[in-house]
Amino acid sequence: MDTLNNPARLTIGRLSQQAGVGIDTVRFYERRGLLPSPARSPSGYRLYSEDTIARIRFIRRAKGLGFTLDEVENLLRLQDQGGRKSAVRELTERKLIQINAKIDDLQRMRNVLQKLAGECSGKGNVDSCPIIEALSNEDEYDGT
Amino acid sequence: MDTLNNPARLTIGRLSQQAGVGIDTVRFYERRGLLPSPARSPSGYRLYSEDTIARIRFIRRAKGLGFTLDEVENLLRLQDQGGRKSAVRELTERKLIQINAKIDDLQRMRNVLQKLAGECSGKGNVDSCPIIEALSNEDEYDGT
DNA sequence: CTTGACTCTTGACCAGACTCTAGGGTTTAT
DNA sequence: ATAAACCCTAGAGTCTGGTCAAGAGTCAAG
Repeated sequence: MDTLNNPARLTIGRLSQQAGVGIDTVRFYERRGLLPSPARSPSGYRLYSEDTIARIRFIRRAKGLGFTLDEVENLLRLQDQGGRKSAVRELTERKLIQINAKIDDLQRMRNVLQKLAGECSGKGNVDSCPIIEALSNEDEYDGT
Repeated sequence: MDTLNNPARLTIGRLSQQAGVGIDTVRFYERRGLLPSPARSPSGYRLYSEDTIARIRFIRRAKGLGFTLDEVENLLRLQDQGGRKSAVRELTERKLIQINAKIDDLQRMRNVLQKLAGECSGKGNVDSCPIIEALSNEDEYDGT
């Protein structure tokens, strides 16, 4: 990780600040295997090079796109070890499928709730509330 | 819960089978306060009336629509104690807002991933893979 | 030199919704 | 009568992604 001019001079506090995550998160990512064991100062302090900022940002961006840390680990391994592009693409496409499935799920929920909210006057008490009734009697939609 | 002819004759195994959940889930719902403490046989076995099947299905349908167990608890309380319709509607509308936010989030992710997947040939090794590069360099999109 | 800010390790804790284990007692079928 | 299948309790474990606490060592400023 220290190829050319990347001296390890950042303490964990500075690193985490620059990467935009908490100190504990950095140590957690290290334990998780997402970050390599860093160099240490004589007194045992972790010392990082600037590379690590980029690596943490990579992790955060991947997470922002819906990848789990396990999946991020795979992506990082592919990057570190020069894997095949097709592997990256496959991960991406699997994630797309999952995301689409979730969107479909949520849209189904939204449709039901919207319909029910539209049917409910919001006045009076709860007997004959169409929402409560829909939940009480198995009907049209199926809430898995 | 035993208003008219609803004798408590179901053991927890039968109940859970008919309701389509695991035995442990029934006990968990009881601890959680979603199900009232059931009658007991002389030897301490829980005994349920058919009502409870409906109640568990209510819970499952509400969960299927995205309500958390805390929210389901509220809905059940409104049902049990004859709350106002407006309270039910408010819960529903708050849930709708949450669901829409989640959908937006996922759509944003999908758009980015789709674009990236489209740019990636899938051939060769990972250097110059547009997906890896997008994750490496902060760009256009912002992965929270 | 002392104070305060920083870092270290190990290990516990959070939410949410279950799921399982251990070590019993009970009921039912053969 | 005895085995299989059921039920009981209390409490721990699961998953994900962190976050916090305790107790101790280290470093920079005044």
